[in-house]
Order: sequence, then structure tokens, then C-alpha cells
Amino acid sequence: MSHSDFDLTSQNESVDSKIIATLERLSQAFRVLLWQESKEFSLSPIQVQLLIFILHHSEEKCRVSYLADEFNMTKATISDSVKALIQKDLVKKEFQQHDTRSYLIHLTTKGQKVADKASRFTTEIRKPIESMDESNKENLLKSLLDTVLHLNQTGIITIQRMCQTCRFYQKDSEGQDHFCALLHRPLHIADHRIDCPEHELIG
Amino acid sequence: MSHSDFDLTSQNESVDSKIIATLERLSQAFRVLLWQESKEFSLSPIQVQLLIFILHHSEEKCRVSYLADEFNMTKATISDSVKALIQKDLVKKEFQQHDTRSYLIHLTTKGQKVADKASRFTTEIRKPIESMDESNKENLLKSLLDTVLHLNQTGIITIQRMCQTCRFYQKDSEGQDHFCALLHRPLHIADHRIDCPEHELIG
DNA sequence: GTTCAATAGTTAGGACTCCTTAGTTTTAGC
DNA sequence: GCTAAAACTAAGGAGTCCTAACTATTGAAC
Repeated sequence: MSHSDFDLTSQNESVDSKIIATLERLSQAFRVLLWQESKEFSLSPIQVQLLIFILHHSEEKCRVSYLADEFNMTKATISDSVKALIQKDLVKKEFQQHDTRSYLIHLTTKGQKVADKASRFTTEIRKPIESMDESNKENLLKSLLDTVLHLNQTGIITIQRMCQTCRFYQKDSEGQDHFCALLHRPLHIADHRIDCPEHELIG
Repeated sequence: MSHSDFDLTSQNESVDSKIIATLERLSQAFRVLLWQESKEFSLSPIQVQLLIFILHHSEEKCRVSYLADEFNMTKATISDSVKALIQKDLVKKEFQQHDTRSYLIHLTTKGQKVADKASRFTTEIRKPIESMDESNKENLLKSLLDTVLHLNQTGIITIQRMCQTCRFYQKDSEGQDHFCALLHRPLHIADHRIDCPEHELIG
């Protein structure tokens, strides 16, 4: 077979497939990094994820049911992991008067330290992104946000805290200009959030 | 607190962080979709991944050690999964004369059907990407390839089958024009491969 | 040619994941 | 007050993924 028999376009997959394949690789990288990080702290991957989530989110989100939705797992699974974290003295329960079925999960001082260190597990993925120029970053963010939005709408990603699914989000008729009615501000692409603390679902 | 107290730039994270967060969400989407797909076929996630890999790759790559590297797992883990797949009559071993320690893993007819169906588990992720316009796709691919390349170089993703790590890959002094010495062709961004069958490592 | 280290794969045992099913307790609607 | 729904827990099971110890084969060194 001579080299001219190779044909890049027909032999190889489409650009779409390549993007998917690349995203799959990145997905694997997250898995590997999380696993490494877990080992370092003698925790399980899900335990690390819980700690990091609690560190970065307001207390009303730190309940078993919410976390189960967040991580696409059952409440039983989360309940187990929380039990393990309590035994390791990394989180503690805080019951409330008005509903004693539920409780808030708080980090202990020790838990805070661990969560803080562990949240750096994406450092290696961050580096190549930091070195991109700003317009590339914006384009990349826009493409990725569009993809996540679609996955939100089809129910594969259940958690909804991005601007496009928020009741404060407004768009002009051409779909060009975006606006946040809570902040009273136009939203440029770089302003769009993927995990907004003020998010409220439409409807 | 009045709305003007909100400050998008200071209160919120950087674009970098948002990109990471979005990639993390996508990573989760892959995990969820793979899990759903697994359940549908009464297989485990790793078993599905193995079937899909074997379907799309040449037989010399379908050995326990190679697959362990590919999926960042130990040989023991892969060995177990292969045993399970054999019991389910989805793959079979093929021993070779020159080295009877090792064997090639082939799909059975049944395995081929399952792998073919299962490989559609990324369909939902593909849809939003398909609907992007071509120049966006190329930019996206380029950004993602750069990121994967970095992760390859730092050893987080061990498997190397992308153009930039191939001995046939050539770049001009400005780093603008790319060329494949095996195919004797210039490589535009859309031509870059993430999983080239002809890949040979530098050195 | 035999010995010895490296290589390919397996087995066994353990911690953790994540599920399902089946509870308990509490809350809230009628 | 009664009942349905909700929040969480418990128990049990299949699967993940590891480490460590093992067998068998290969290949290179003497």
C-alpha cells in the first residue's frame, strides 16, 4: 500500500468524533486526578468530591438529598459517605429545629484544611488553559457552556445552576445580548456562570 | 445589600475556573451516560469501555497490559473484567504461537453487536457539538487538543496516540503549519487525530 | 544449555462504590 | 388525627480497583 492510499477525510472520523474523543480523554484525566488525590488523603473519590463541594457552596445545599442529585447518586450512597467522613472527623451534622429529619453538613476545621488542599486536584488541567489567549478562552467557554446547556435540557446533567436556566436570565430577540435581572447587568460570555450561588430555576 | 454591591468580576471566579468547572460537568456527563448504558446491557462500565475499545482498535492493542495502560488501571482489574466478558460470551481469547503468556482479545459475534450499540452512548453529547458551525468546531478541537497534549506530557494521560506526540509529526519554525510525514500531507486542525492507528511514539 | 531476571497474566483478599429494597421518623396536607 | 410524602438509614449484593503473591514463559547472560 502506498502512502497515497491513505485518505484523511474518509479513513478518519469527523471533527465531531474527534471532539468527543478528546472530551472523553479529558474526562478520564479528571477521574485519574481525583483518584490520585483521594489516595493521597486516604479518602475515596466521592468523599473528596463531597468535601470540595461543601467548601464551595452555601449551607442550604449541603444536605444528603441535594448532594445525591448533584452527584447523580442515590441518597443511600451519599449517606454512607457522609457517615465515613464523620468518622474521620472531617464533617459534622447540624440539625435544625424546623425539620429534624434533615440536617446540614458542615466541614470541621480539619475538614476545611483537607478540602482546601484537595480542591487543587485540577491544577494540571488548569495550566494549559491558563496559557491560552483570552479570545480562545471565551470561545472555548462558550462552546462548552452550550454543550452543558444541552445536557441540562435533556436531563443527563440534572443540576441546574447556570445562567441559561435561571429565572433572572434574559436574552434579546436575536439571542446576541444576555442580561442578568438580578445583578442588573449585561452578561458577556466571560460573565456567564456555570455554578451561580444566586441561581433560581425558571418557573 | 443592593444589587450594585454585586460585582461580577470580583465576586465570581475567573474564566479559567469556569472552563474547568464546565469540563468537570462534562466529565460527569460521560460517567452518567456510561453508567446508564452499562445498566441497559447488564454490564459494568469498564466492561462497556473494553468492548468499545476492542471494536475500534487493531488486534495488537487488545491485550491485558495495553488495556490496563489505556484505562489507567492495573492488569488485575482488566484481567477480571475480561474474565467476566468471556463468561458472558462477548469476547474470546486468541493465543499466539510466539508468546503463549499473552493473548489477543477478540469480540465474538454477539460482542460485536453489543459493542456497536453501546458505542452510541455519547450520542447526547454529540448533538450540541454537531450543531456548532465549522470554525467553532475547529477552535474547540484545537483548544481541547492542546489541553490533552499538556496532560500527556505531564504523564496524567499515559496513552499517546495523538499527532503531536508522533514521530511522523512535523511543525514549521513558527509552529503554524503541521505536517504528517507518514501520510505526506499537511495537517489542518481538523485533520489532527486524537487516536491515530498509525501512531508511533517519538524516539 | 542453564540460570535468572523480566514480562504477561491470574488469583485472592480487602476497601470502597453504588445500587435496590425495606425500613424509621418527621412533616404537611386533608 | 390520619395519611402521603419526604429525609434519611440499614442491609445486602454486584462491581471496581487496588496490592501482594503467584504461575508460566521468554530472553539474555554466562
